[in-house]
Amino acid sequence: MSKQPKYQQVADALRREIDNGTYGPGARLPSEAELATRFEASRNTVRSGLNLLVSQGLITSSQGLGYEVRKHEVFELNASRFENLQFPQNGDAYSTDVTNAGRRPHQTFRVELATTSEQIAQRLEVEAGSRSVLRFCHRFVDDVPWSTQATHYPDWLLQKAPRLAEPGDIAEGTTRYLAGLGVEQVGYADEIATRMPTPEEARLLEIGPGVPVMLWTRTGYTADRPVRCTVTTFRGDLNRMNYEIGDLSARNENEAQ
Amino acid sequence: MSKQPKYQQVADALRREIDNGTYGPGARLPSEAELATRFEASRNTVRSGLNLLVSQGLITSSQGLGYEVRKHEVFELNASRFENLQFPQNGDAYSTDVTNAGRRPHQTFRVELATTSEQIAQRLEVEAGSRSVLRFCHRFVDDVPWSTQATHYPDWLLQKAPRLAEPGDIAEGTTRYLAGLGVEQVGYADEIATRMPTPEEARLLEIGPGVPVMLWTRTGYTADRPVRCTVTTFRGDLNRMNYEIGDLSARNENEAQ
DNA sequence: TGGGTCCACATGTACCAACAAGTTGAGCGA
DNA sequence: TCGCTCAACTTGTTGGTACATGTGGACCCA
Repeated sequence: MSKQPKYQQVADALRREIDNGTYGPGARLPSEAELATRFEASRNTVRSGLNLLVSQGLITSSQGLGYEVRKHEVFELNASRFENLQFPQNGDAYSTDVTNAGRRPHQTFRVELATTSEQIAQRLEVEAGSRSVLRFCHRFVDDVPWSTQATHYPDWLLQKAPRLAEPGDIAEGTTRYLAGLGVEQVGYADEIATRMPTPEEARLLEIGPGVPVMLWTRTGYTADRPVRCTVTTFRGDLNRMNYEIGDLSARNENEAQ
Repeated sequence: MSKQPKYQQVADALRREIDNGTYGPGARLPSEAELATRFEASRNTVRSGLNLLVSQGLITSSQGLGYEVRKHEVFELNASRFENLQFPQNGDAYSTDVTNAGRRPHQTFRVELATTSEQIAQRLEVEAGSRSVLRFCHRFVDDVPWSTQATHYPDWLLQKAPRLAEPGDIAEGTTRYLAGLGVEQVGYADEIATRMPTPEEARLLEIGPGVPVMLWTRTGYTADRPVRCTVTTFRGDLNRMNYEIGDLSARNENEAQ
């Protein structure tokens, strides 16, 4: 005999029923009161069980409406396409991808001077606390917050490329702008991490409980040294990152069919 | 006036104090009773606030002990090193990395025949429900569960490579074994996703509440077609995935110093 | 018919009470 | 001194109550 706590039994039973399709994606669960009757438990106990499933990202709750099984819709991000290395200007690949998927992109943008944090400084190989330019982008798909992107450029680059610090978009893209000034990026170092969002991130991305964020840090290098560091924060439940390594002609031929 | 709920105020206040260092990593928080006095709230209300921070991965709780600020220790995974493409045999890169970090690796292993799930079948380009070989690996670092790895091989490969279906390790590594039989992998397609763990995953990886998992799916291709699909599940709080794209000689020279 | 009110029902917040169960250290006894 | 018991303190579980707040449909009235 296991003698699990009652709220665990409630959570397990509901998870099973969601897994086996009794409650499909988008379906509404019985109300707390009904579940309390069914499981012969108090409303508080049922709430504990439901809260568990909410914090595991399986269901959502809305006041006045009830509990719903979460729908999962995944957006694919291709991080290693050759085109991205060639023309990875801000927002362009994003706009194209989103439009191709039949969705409507939209973004806000701002530029500011910042003091470089420890994490960024290490990647840019500059001193922590030194000045850097931060170009910040908040992206939406069909008016749903999708990602935030913060790109840092080191101070020394500003003498060569003053437009980086000017507010407003750089029409031809920052990478092409830099390349035109002789600062050509030849390689990237990508890092991918995941964790639960901070309240600030949860607000910007409108993430409910139980949804992690995916952090994508891309440091761009010239032949000599790092020239920029981009930290992109995605909703973890809506995105998948893709990399291709080596020769994948077999795969890409099949996909082209 | 905002009029936030009281349990939110508790969570926010504690988060601020954790962020500003009042409670550093590993520090013990005041007990529920003390916090209840401080915030002039009931124990239940304080518990709601603490529970929020737990499910956000900021703190942990243990019965009889109290609440602790979570420590974060990150392990780096290099997914795109050239050596990995050449000799990516099961466990070898892992053992080497872990030993180099001064930690003690340890793993359990099992082989079984499985029916191919929809997700795997699509990647292996075989029919869903068909037979495949599953080689499963459960890895530990210093006896702490670290990752689970499930590699699927398609049925048609077994005629060429019967040892895949035999229980027990393949000493020279599966990739080298396959290469010796003329099945040489020339490229990988990697996918990275994140979500909250299922109860099963939480059990295997001993993950507490508030910690997401990172899912790394690697499909290996010969020049003709996919020959294997590996799904690795990591604790999201302890791992970071790294990729290098293009020419990073500048970076690697610096790191070699 | 159009529009607004209001009620029924959903979850959200907050409190109280009691007991279960894990941890630690003080203190006692051999 | 060693080892055991036990008390005190911790969080975990479960029940209860009351009221706040958001949602949607029934209903009534102009």
